[in-house]
Amino acid sequence: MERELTTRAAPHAPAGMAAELAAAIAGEIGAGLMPPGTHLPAQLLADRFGVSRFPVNQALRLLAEQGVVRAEPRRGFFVAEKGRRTAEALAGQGGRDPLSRIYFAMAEDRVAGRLPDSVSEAALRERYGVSKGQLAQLLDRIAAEGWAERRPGYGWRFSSVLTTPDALEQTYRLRLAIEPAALLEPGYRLSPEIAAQCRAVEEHMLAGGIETASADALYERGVRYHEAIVGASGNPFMLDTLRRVNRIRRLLVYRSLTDRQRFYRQAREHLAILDLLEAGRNAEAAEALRAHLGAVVTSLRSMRGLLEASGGSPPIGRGATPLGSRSLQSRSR
Amino acid sequence: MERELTTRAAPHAPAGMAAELAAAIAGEIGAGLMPPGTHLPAQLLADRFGVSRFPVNQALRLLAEQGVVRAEPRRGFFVAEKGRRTAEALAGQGGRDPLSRIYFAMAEDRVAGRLPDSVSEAALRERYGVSKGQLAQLLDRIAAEGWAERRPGYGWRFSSVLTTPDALEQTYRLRLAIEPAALLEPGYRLSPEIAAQCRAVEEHMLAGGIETASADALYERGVRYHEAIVGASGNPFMLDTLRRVNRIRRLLVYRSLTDRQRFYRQAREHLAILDLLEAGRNAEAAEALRAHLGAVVTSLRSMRGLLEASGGSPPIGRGATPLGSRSLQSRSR
DNA sequence: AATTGCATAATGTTCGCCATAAATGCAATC
DNA sequence: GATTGCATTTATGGCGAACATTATGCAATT
Repeated sequence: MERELTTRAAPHAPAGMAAELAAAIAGEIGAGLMPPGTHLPAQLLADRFGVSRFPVNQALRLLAEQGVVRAEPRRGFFVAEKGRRTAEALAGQGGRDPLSRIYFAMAEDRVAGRLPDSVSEAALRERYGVSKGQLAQLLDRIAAEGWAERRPGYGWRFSSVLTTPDALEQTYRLRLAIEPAALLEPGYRLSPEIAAQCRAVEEHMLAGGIETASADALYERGVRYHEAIVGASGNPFMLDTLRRVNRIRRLLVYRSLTDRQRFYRQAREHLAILDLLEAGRNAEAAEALRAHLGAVVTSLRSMRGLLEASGGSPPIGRGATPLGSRSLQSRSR
Repeated sequence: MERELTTRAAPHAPAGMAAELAAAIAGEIGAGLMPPGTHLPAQLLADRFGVSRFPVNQALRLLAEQGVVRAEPRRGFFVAEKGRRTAEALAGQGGRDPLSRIYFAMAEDRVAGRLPDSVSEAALRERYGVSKGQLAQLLDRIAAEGWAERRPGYGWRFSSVLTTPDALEQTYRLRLAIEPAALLEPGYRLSPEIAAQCRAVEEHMLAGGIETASADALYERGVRYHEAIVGASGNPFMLDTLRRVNRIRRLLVYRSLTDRQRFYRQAREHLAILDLLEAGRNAEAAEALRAHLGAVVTSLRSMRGLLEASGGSPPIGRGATPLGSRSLQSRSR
């Protein structure tokens, strides 16, 4: 009973916000906006990110330590000569915060069947070595994503979503319903800037990026692309739905083997859809998007046989809205 | 500083869980399952609802006070002679818990423009007289529904979702994308029991229910119907999406005038779709559902002019996925 | 005139205790 | 033999104090 998996909230050197700001600022420097020598007034950055000057200064001090910016007493911060290169180097190592790490650990444990369907909070706290408050955060997040829910009395119940073999395919069928529809929303408008950004990313991938990027980065880019073109619909509910399903999909994709060849076709299709959207031919774009997503479903289905072999809990009743005799909504909190 | 709006968690006579159980049990008695005289073993009910006998006993004592069941010392509880009638009478007065009450108050305040776009937690606590923990619950719920989000530093920002004039129409367009697709899911299976329940409800409405039911009850029934037929798809992501959008829609519908005539056609269409589903003619059912929902969009659009008049904040940028330069995700909690 | 650097004030967050609710075991009773 | 009624044990929620973080005003400096 005394295991020591405890990832006990490592005492992160800088406060959370400052680190995020530092990463964001480094990102802009790395991207080439703000050439070396540029003065970085605290208020300007604060306004840009919607925070006060205080955390901005923390972030800048942090970046100064790393050599991305240069601090001049009483004059402020300036982009360092080698700032861009240093910033680019830093970009890769975006260490996840400790709580997210635990979150992913839980997801993996669940997918692998190492977590029972029903557990008490106390048991989870012991297993992952987190405080009450942290566990509450984790479980709230998980509940919001729909793979666990509070049981009527004490304890939590994990849904079978993550352990069902065709969950991944189901996420694609949801996207198949929403994404093409989003392109047909009245008032659809893809801003030229966003289109250009998407295009640049895809072209970068075709030009070798696919070979060098991490699997995680590849996934991330796909998500960004789809969320961008759906977001341009102006329908926040569709965008929200897509975001939500993507968060869960991330927990499922690891199962699917990453065949890098696949990404070349994907990138080309992404570009083709962008072309159509920029030409205002949304109906055709929607059709192309449907085909694009449909291809994945087909390929998933063909390799279903392979995955079926790996163990997991049986697909027990996923209780679909019992209408009457509603199963006691969990209490307030 | 000393206002007394404080809805300070009224000392609810029975604990939360017991009250919910009582309502659930009363519901079953009121529905006619369990005729008068039936013995109600605590363990049986406990198993049914997934809780222990303790709260079940509390609930039964509660129902005994109200005359729905009869307590016989050392023998247990039995459905009272007039149990069914008494239970039915009770069914209507499902008093919301105090926190939900505040939640709806916030939603109304927001829709009416009485809440600024950006507020601190302290301000909200004073306005609604809730404790820190309660406010956290409320805001988490609201954030999960997407109409507010934590700002980078301190404070919260309300999104424009609730104040945008076409939000309601957008929810319908999302449903239009999802619901027909759900009926076409492979493995779709509407269980006969649920179908029968839905049918009974709709027929009850046509047979006069529409005139007597409260507006709230009418809304609730519509939601139940749609969630039931989508739930039968077996795709939990689609069901989840529908549930989510329905929760928000509830906050928006009050704007739309409730023309009771409308419900007759609605009920008939619901029944027609059920017929098709039970006959396994899902493609036709999907088409009918599409028309059913499409009619609402059309009628909403026609009365848009009326609603435009009512004030509200201007539809400022709803920032659709800024792709690069991501706006600093709010911190952990 | 704008901006830095620091001090002060305002705002949230974490932690541990205690109150409360739920689960469980057991003897008495039907 | 199953079920009730109650006592005991276990689990969770709420609250406030101490702590950390962010916002903001102001004088000094460029």
